Amino acid sequence: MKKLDESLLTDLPPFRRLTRPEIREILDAAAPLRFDAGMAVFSEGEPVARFFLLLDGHIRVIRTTPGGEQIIALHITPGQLFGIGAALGRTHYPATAMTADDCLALVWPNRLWPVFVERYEGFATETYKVVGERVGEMNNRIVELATQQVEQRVACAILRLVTQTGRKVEGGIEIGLPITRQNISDMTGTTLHTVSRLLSGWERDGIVQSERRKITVTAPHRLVMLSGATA
Amino acid sequence: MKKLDESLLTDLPPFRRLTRPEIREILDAAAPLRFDAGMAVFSEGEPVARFFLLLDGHIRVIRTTPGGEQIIALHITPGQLFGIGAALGRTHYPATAMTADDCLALVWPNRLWPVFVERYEGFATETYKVVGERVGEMNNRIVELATQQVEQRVACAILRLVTQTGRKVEGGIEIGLPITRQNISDMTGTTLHTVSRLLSGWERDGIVQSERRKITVTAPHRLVMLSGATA
DNA sequence: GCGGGTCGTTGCGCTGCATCAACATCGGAG
DNA sequence: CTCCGATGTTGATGCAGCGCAACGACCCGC
Repeated sequence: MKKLDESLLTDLPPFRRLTRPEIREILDAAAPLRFDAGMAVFSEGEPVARFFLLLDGHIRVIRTTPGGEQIIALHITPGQLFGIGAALGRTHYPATAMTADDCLALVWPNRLWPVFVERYEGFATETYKVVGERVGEMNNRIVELATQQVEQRVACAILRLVTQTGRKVEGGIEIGLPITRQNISDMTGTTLHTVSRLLSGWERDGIVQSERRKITVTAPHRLVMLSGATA
Repeated sequence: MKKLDESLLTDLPPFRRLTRPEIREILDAAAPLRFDAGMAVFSEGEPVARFFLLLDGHIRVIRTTPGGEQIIALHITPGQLFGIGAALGRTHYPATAMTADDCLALVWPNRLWPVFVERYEGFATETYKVVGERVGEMNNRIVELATQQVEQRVACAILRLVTQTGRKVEGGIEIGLPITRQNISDMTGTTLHTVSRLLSGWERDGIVQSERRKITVTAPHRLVMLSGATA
């Protein structure tokens, strides 16, 4: 097996302050793993045994209700750690991680977490900073869900996807992962019907353009207006 | 000024593993503060300068939307740390902390956070465990808001208050802090009208009993049913 | 090429809950 | 004691968006 290149990690927040040999150590302890699209990397309720770094692809973090409905809590983009229940003293994963497309990730066994934290200066700090950002994002979602109309929530969700995964294409910004109306409704707590209607409307108005499993935002500023940013 | 007693901290998770002299050090570095009911301990957007431990009373963590609506993100009960943005690399408070009743808290300047983390074994771990629990709770709120009906959400909110602050009284369990219908609607993203109607109904059914700013749950099991626990 | 599964669209009726409105009650300030 | 603001109740009305239903388009494996 060919060795993983150190440049993979050097620019990522949790490893940014580390020296070359330290990164080498970390990489040597890692196992690379491939996942096909639509697979569960780990599932809600499983004991926390490993933690991951996403190198390529996109992960949806999903929670399922007793009633069988599911909501998408978070999207993980390349370069982010995930499954880090260990950092917060969790013994079981609180959610399911599902691949949105083909994914490549590095995996470490859980027992290395405290080792990394102790041995590598800045690893913990940087990691908790990421946790802090996710907490902030979750907080925003709560406020959104509690106060905003469906149209605004959907607009927010799409804007979030755009900022997190968007790539410039001619005529707009395209969301960088395959996404269905159902997915969007799972992010916003609504139904695929309503999302479909909204997108149809926005397409008529020239704000977005969409194909099957793909959405391109052509007029981001107007979407921001719709999202209820009172500014 | 009389010295604070060490027994204040010995049983609290972040300090549980510390020795008596260590706790003495921590207490000597703390300033005790009193807050009247209805005051802001700190406000959204302020730079993070201090962190707190609530000794007595209750704190509401509130976020305000651009549109002026507010939602209650969290309640802090005695024995909990709060305002710990420092732990997550935050430079500004993401929410406002408002006293629900008269409160007593210990305060430390922010620069002591890294000192505590480094010097006291287990402090960081235990603290992050608490963070993990709050994250879990926030996640549940998101799922709730996204999937449940208003009646279920209100039932969940009241049950949460009961488990967190409830005290046994004759005829049921009373919520241990003053709370208005408006407060509950701020927790659940609904209106005080709807909450009022629901509580009136529940009172007719003998599930709760309420006075001004006070709620007593007389039939918790039936409230659990209503909350949509499919079990 | 055919068939079945996934994904998307659109129309229609119904209802949960917000909104508007009016009023009762309580407690504190002066 | 009186007044006023905060709190709580209840009715009437309207509508956003969910549930249901039917259908079209696309993609895959056989």
